[in-house]
Amino acid sequence: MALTGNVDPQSQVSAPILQQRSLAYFTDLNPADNRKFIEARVYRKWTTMKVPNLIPTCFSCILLDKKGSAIQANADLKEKERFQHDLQINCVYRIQGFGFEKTDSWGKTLDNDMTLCFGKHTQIDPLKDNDYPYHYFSFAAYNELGGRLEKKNPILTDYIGYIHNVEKVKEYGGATGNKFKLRNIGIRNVNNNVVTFTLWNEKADNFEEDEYLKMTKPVVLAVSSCYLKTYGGQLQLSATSATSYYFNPPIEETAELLAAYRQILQLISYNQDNTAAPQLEVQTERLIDWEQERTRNRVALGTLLQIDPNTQQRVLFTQEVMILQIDNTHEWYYQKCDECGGKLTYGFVHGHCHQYGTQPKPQKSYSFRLVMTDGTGNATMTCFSPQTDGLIKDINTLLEEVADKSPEIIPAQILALENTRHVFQFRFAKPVAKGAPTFILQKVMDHMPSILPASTEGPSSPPVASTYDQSAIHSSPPPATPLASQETPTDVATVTYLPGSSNVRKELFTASIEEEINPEAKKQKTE
DNA sequence: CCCCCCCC
Repeated sequence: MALTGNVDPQSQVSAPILQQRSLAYFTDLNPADNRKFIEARVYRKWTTMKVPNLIPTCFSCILLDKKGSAIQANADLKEKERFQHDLQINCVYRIQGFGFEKTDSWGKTLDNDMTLCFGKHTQIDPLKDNDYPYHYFSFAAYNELGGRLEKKNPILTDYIGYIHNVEKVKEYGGATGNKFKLRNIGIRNVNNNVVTFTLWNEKADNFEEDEYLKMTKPVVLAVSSCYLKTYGGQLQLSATSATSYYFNPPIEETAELLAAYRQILQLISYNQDNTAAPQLEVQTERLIDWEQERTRNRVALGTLLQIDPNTQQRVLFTQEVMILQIDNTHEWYYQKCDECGGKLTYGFVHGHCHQYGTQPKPQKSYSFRLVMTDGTGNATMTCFSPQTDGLIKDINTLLEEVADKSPEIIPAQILALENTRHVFQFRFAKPVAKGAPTFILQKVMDHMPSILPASTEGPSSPPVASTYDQSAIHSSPPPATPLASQETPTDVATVTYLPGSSNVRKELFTASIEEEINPEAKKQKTE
């Protein structure tokens, strides 16, 4: 193994020997030549563990030289503490007194048949020079994964894409077998192919979920040295001991992904303008999967607030938010016309909504407004019944509990929503002349529904389309006679518009358009 | 030296 036998750094001649060695780039290293030293950045380091018993076997690191080549170095566990201390991530060192071994074909991190061996004669000296690359990847494209899968011992896989969704840690197994934790993270490419990246045990726990939530979306994730396999018929990038991952790494691919995303935002603006929409050859995928649906169109509030709401009237967005405040200047409920959904000012009749002689059945609806944040911006959202389901009890139940039923007095039950976290699906409200855009709650997505949207197939409950609430067009069929009052914009009539008839449209936002326009489509897919 | 990467 070690070809450093002739060198004794303890001896008095260590200085002359140091001078005899010469600097080499990784490409110049020769396993039979002991007279080279290297200067390198420590890029990654890890302790290889056996699976599933997690017995540590070896300390390893990946080094980058000035020319951007990468090489792995291994050390016996006996030396682990020393190298953990002497080799700090991202720091640059002169390293000499190493040996060579043939790279193990199992779990190769690099396309490199040579691995360095570090041991007790390895000398490490920090350098000030910082002119070294920060990253080294060899990304596989989505359509290359299948080919890699077939190989017996391929190089571990690097992959990059947008974070599509981040699942919570799940625990499996028990004392009678193996017990472990895992966290799945969906990684989406520009063609909307999603691959699962799985972190295990400590790596699952240590995923910086809070940091991720605070970041402007979309977030690019680069993952390295994953074991590629299939699970449940789906491709899976399974983290290994050697796996590292990076949010928005400063590399070309990140810039490409983010640029592609900006283009998508522009694209949907074109579509909504009724102008000829640039067509991207991307197939429309419906997101039946709850986890995917609740992360669909997960655009940062800070981004949404900069977009012209007029271009996004039929798009459903989702976001994980915290409710900062309930707007106490806004009435928290109103009397809703059971035909048009508009506000019934006290004592007024909607003679235009009901056949003369029939008994109207006005209902009450929530209408409270809240301020929510995702860390990138604060947005105001109005919440109507029944889209408030899952957030707060039924309006009638709550009204029975409150002493003062004035709609100006916000009950404690609503105020209690402040400082709670939720996943909301929402849309832009019809823009008003001035002020920041506001939103309308579409769906509370904190928890997977036990029954699929009952409201979708709800009874004959007519639609609600008040000034603010166009959302109801999603949850109930359009009215037989969509009459427009000053409270009731004409959007109900216009929702029959479907931009383009091509089935190759940009998935990212069109699935929501489809659903809203055609509730039947959604109904079918849930059956 | 060999094995071997956790979930249906």
